[in-house]
Amino acid sequence: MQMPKPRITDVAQVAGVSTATVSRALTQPDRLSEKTRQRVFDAIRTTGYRVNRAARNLRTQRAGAVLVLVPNLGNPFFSLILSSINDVFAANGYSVLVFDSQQPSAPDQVVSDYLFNGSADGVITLDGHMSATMGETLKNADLLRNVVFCCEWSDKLLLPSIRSDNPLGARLAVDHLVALGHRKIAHVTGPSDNILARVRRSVFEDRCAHHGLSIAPDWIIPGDFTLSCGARAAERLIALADRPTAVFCASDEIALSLISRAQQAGLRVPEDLSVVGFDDIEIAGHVSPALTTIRQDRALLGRMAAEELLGRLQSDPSPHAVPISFAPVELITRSTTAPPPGR
Amino acid sequence: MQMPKPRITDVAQVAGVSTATVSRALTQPDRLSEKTRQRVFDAIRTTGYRVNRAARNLRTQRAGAVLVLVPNLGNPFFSLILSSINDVFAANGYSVLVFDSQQPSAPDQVVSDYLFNGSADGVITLDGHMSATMGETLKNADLLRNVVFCCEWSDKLLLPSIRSDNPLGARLAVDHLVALGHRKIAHVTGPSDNILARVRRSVFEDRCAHHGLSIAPDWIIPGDFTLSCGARAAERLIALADRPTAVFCASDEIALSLISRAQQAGLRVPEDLSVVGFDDIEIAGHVSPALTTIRQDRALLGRMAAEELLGRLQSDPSPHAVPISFAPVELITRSTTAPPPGR
DNA sequence: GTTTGAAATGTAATCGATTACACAGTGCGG
DNA sequence: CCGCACTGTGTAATCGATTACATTTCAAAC
Repeated sequence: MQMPKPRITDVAQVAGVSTATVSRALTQPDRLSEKTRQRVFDAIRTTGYRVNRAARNLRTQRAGAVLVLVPNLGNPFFSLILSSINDVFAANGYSVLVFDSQQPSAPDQVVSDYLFNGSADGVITLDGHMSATMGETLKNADLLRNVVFCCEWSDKLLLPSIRSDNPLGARLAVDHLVALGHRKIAHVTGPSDNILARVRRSVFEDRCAHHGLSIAPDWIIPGDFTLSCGARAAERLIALADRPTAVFCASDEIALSLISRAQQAGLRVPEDLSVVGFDDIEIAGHVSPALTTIRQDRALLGRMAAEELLGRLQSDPSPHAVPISFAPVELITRSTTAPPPGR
Repeated sequence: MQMPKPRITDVAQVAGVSTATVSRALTQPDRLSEKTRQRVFDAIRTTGYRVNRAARNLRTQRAGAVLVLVPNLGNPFFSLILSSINDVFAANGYSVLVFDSQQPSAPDQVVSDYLFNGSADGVITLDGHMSATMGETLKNADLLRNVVFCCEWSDKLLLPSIRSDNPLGARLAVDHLVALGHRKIAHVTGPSDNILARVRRSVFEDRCAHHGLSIAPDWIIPGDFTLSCGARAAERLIALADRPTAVFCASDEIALSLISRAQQAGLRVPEDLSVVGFDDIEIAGHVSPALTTIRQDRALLGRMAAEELLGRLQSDPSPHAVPISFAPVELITRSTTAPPPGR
């Protein structure tokens, strides 16, 4: 009852041609005469033939797949990026492999595994943790040009990188609060080993200094981008004797849960406390009060990264340029920011 | 400067054994003597050898990868499931391919592509849309046993399915509202072609009937699980002459944006309007008021589905059982539900 | 010291495509 | 009518592993 899968020779037989011709019909149809091309396609249809991917990959030494390394797949910030990466590659005949880099195995390990054993032709990593030694290893195998960073990146390893203009984002946030009249601004950071968290924090500090604002040590609250750290930050903020009138949060999730906890403690947002987030995740506009935040164009980030990698996979010559592209960010003013109390 | 990738023959040469022995060292190490096994592993280390996946796949007729079909990758509800699926397969040496089934190509098409051309050994689909004819096609190739549904499922196609106990969830929601004293309950549905939406709606109706509540046609508001439809639903609700005192929403995202819009219109939640969601996405507990909802254990769903598929891929005999497993759901009572006004 | 069976290893066929190279057919200019 | 360039197609080598089958090694039993 169960037919064996048709192979290329079966198609060739049915069409009355050689396997080479069938193969050419599939990969370079214009090299065949109209007549045989039709015959082959008919035969493919009647046999129900599908190219065996493993055989093709072995012969052509390509995988037809790319790996996306995602730190925390459960985070909605990443999943939209993944989605647009998927769109680009699907449209170009590539499969997309995902790997959650929070897994025990280090990102380094995963990237080299997939690249070296030929499971993937290239890698987009949303995780900036990659060591310089891994870079060396990849370079020696001439695989370095098949890796691009998206969103995060590493200072230790120069690779093409698509990222939001984080400095601008942080500046917009601070300037917005200052323009409203705030002089005491707090900051909830991301994880200290995260490049985005470091950039946002350092620009926050610089920009405060630029405006002549001093920052009490208590006002910089270490966090990790998550909801739960936002709630904790709110508690610390509330307990402060000299309480800031505004907070710049390193992520929307921090901001949202911080607001929620602050409200539960009787603080009004934005009347008593202004809050600015970062990312503009979808829900930010659908809570009340709606979150003022810095928009990152996640779909664009994913698309740009995918197209950069695609270009590298398809262009044979090895252009040794290492482009860094900045996706625009934008201040989205909603309802969680207002002038400080008593103005 | 650039060494060619070492192949199995290179390892064999270095170790002074045949390729068969090297291969066995990799796949069935206990069939080798301690001494040669060590020699082979040493040689692997010194050469930096990695198994070529395409070659292995071609020879063994397996892909070592599974496909996860996700309707809307950007939706955080799915991405956490994806994450736990990824964990299970990563731990068992499988790669995970993802595909967003919102892509132009129909789910059917994608599944058959990946399975037939040997890109994937199995499929977990979070998308319940699959035709009976596709089922036939797969059955004919004996590939049907390598597909499992997770979360969603199809009535037209009997396949192993891991799902939350949706009827219980809807019942818990309605009963909770009724217990608080509500007699006029609205429902915002998911897309009408979605199996989950249909089940939740029909249980909602049944359960209201069971409690002797009548439902005005206006009180069933068609939605699509998204944030924006929640806002629209709020507007319709507010405009109603005979307004319900409670709403059961088919998803948390609907509930959250509905609440937000209702609050903007001056309605108090839960005093004027009680709201119950469905899913218990992470943010549900981190907004104010915190959302009362039906918890689905997404990590468990993903894990169960992954383990079911894994079992099927690893067990040769074809057990023709088609298990349907229900993951438990739970009412999480938070702060968006209260007795109706005037009680 | 054989015999014998199990354990360890080797030889070579095989998976299913792609593609270098060879060859046949066709049309054109001289 | 021949040679030449070009187009279209076929033959067979090849990608890099796995594994059926053959062969060697070895220890225990006689």
